[in-house]
Parts: sequence; structure tokens; C-alpha cells
Amino acid sequence: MLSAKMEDYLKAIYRLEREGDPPIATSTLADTLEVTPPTATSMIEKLADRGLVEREKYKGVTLTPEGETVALEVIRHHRLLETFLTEELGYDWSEVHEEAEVLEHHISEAFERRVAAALNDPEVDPHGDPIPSDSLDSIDDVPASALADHGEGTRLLVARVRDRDPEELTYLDGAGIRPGVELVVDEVAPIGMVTVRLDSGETVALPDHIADAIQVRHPDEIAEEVGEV
Amino acid sequence: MLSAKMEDYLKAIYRLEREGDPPIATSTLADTLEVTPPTATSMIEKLADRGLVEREKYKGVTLTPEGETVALEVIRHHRLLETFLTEELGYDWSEVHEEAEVLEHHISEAFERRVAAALNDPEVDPHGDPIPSDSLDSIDDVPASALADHGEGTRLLVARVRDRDPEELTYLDGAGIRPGVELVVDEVAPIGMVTVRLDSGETVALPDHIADAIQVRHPDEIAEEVGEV
DNA sequence: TTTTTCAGTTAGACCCGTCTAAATCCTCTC
DNA sequence: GAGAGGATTTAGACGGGTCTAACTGAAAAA
Repeated sequence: MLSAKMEDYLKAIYRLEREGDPPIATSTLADTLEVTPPTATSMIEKLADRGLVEREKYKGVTLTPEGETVALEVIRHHRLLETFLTEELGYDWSEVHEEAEVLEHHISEAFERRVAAALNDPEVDPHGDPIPSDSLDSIDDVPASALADHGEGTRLLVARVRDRDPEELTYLDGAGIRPGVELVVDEVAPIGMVTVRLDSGETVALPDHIADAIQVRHPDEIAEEVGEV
Repeated sequence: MLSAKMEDYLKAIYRLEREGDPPIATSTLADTLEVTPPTATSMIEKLADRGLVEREKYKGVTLTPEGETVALEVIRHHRLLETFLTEELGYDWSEVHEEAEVLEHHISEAFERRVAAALNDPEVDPHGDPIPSDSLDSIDDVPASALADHGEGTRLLVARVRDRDPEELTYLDGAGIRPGVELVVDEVAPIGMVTVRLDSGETVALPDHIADAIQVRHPDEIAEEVGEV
């Protein structure tokens, strides 16, 4: 049996591997989990003993296939829970993260199955993040780019919002920016800010760190894919 | 902040106080929680330090009002979860207990409120047990008696089933015995068994320990109460 | 190549919840 | 009212997850 903490470490390593280049440094992991480096070291040892991570002393860690499976399982729980809380319990998009962060470690397999069934095996969560399948195969990230990387006049579809801060999310939601919405880049200001125009006609100004967190696609790509199916 | 374990101890003390006479002996508590007496002693010390129990060395413990509030909160979580799992997620009546036993310690107040709202503030859980109100006032147990205490020919309404064993519950559910069902005592056998007849005409034989766990009321009492309202 | 710097690890401590073994208190019986 | 017997507590240990302080490796700078 794995503790909730162990699961948190595996999940963090998984994310860091996707976003940076493996192996993951002890201090990076420690920062992510808000613990001190020695704490991370000792946890890494434990995970290595259980065969969940590959460790090279002074270099860092990578997940083994077993470790990755555990990480995907936890992420599946998390994203199913977020979807469930939003769709079935009336949670606001912005407030599901913390609740799911706790519950993901405590639900049974039966619960997971029933929630997935109740939601009709959803493929993405309310933030637009893909939900790992029941078989826990590695996730294919939907190809997307940051809103910040597009020029003025471009029409874009919001695919994912990779922000977890409740206040920021509430603001974005209130402004009408959430996965599935289309918008046009109105102005890229040289002061670290992007302004977008929604179909409603309203414009919303977004500082760079937000524009980086908003993942977008070109609407016609979607049309093509749908056509393919 | 209280740990899940502390909550378990408080809940156990609460139940034992209701069923036996306070104060609760260390060994009784230890048995209930399946730990050794020294373990219970040290936990009792911690709870006493926090003002959640009143302790008299070598005598036992009782809950303080604060401790009782915590216990009621946990019980409210548990019973709301059982109801939710049954009604919204399609769990079988017999399998909700274990899941709720874990989750009760991990849901937020927001989750509690939303579940209660989704269920329309239910007053009893699937086992017929009363759900503490949001204000966490002490619960008034519905007056009921054990099926085992009634004579042949008596018509009874099943109010609560105080059994948590999944196999036994599955059997009872399959046999048609669950809260809300009416039945007639068919035979009280001198070998520690009671046979009841359901409205479907079927008879079901129940050994004493089961007949003790089934809490019943007289159907006309219910009618009167409804009349009063 | 040697030194310096800094990340990473080891050492040792603490709190939690648990245990076993040993001491101690309470109470019931004679 | 003195033991005997049983329940309770104390003592000391351990694993989990964390910390600080001290040490050690590795890699960049000189």
C-alpha cells in the first residue's frame, strides 16, 4: 500500500518529467512539494526501494513504468473528481482543485469506476486536461500552444487553462474565458500583457503569466479532426 | 486540526456512550478500534489535552461538548456520504459503509454542504440511521425496538438495520428486508431464530443476532405521527 | 588543474500512531 | 482488611514523514 504522500511525490515527478527534462533534480522535486531537500531525498530512497522510481545519486530521479502507472492512476482520480464535482455537485470550475487534491488519494477503485460511469467516461476535465483512460496508458496531450505565443488578429479556441489559483480562475471564468471558448487576439502590448476579444464583443486584458497558462488551438484544426472522425 | 485517527476515536466514544453507560473503559475503546490498550491510553491523553474528552484515570473517558460536536460532524459526513453513494452513484446499500468510513475524514465543509443540498437535506441514511443536522445538535433516535423482541403475528415496519457486514446486508437486501419495508413476525423458534413474512408472501428466517440488529416500529405509530404533522 | 560554489546526501532529532513488556492501581473475594 | 487478579498506565521501541545542521560530491570558474 502506498501512502498519500508517496502518491504525491510520484504525481509531481510525473508532471516534472513532462515539463522539463528527466531526470528530475532533488531540489526541483522538493520545491514542487514544498519540503526540504533532505525530505525529498529520503522519500526518493523509499520510492526507489519499492521500484517506483529509478534513481541515480546526485543526478535525480525518473519514474519506472510501475511508478508511472501509479501517477496516472492518481491523475485519473484527480481529474475524474474535478469533473464530477463540477458537473454533478455544482462546484465552480475554480474551486475543484483543492478538493480533488485530497480525495484523489482516498477513493476506492469502485468509486472511480462509478464516477467514470456516471460521467460517461469523460476525456477531459473542467480545465481541459485529458483524463487518463481506465487502462492507464500514457496520456497523449492534445497539441496546443500558449495564448501568449500568438499574434494580433489570430482566432483561437481555448483548449486548456493550466492555472490552479482559485482567485485567478474565478476571475477568468467571470470574464468568460474557459475551455471551449473562442477568442481573437486583440492586442499584444509590449508591457507584458495580451488583450483578447470574446465573441460577446468584450475584451479582456491578461498579464503574461496568465496568457502563458492559457493553452489554445486553431479552431480549423478542430474542424479538420472532427472531419477525420 | 484533527487527524483521521482522532476523529475515529471520538466517533467510537460517541457510539459507546450511547450504547453502554459512560464513562467508556480504555479496553472497550481499544477493542472497538482494534488497537491495544496502551495505544488507546495515549490517544485518550491527546484528546484530553485538546479538551475533546473528559478523562478520569483508571476510570475511563466521556466526550466533552466539543468532542461530541466533532463526533456528530464525522457521523454527519458518514451518513451523508452513504446516502449520496447509494442515491447518486448507484452503490448498493450493502457496500457504502467502507467507502464512507474513509471519505468521512477527507471531505471539506463545502463538499458536505453540496452533498446535503443535492440530496435535499435527508434525515436518514440508507440504513435508516438519522443524519445529524447541519447545526450538529444531538441526534434524537427514532424510538424503535429490536425485531427479536416481538411476538408472532405482530406487524412491523423496519426502521433501521444496524449491521455493517457487507455479506449479511447483501443477503438481507436480496431477501427484501431493508428500511421502510413492512413485515409480520411469523414464527419465533426456540432455537434462536425468527421467521418473518413479507408482503410479497415470502418468508425469511433470521438468526437472533440479525433479528437483534433489525430495529422496528409499529406501523400505526408512524401513521399517528404523520397525522400530528 | 585547482579551487570555489552549490546541490545533494548523511546524521540526528521530533511528532504521530502504534506496539510489547513491565509496573501499578483498583476492586472483589475471602 | 489483605491479597489476588485483572484492567490500566508507564516505559521504551519502531516506522513514517518531516526538520536543521553538518558534510560531501560534482561541476563551473579561475
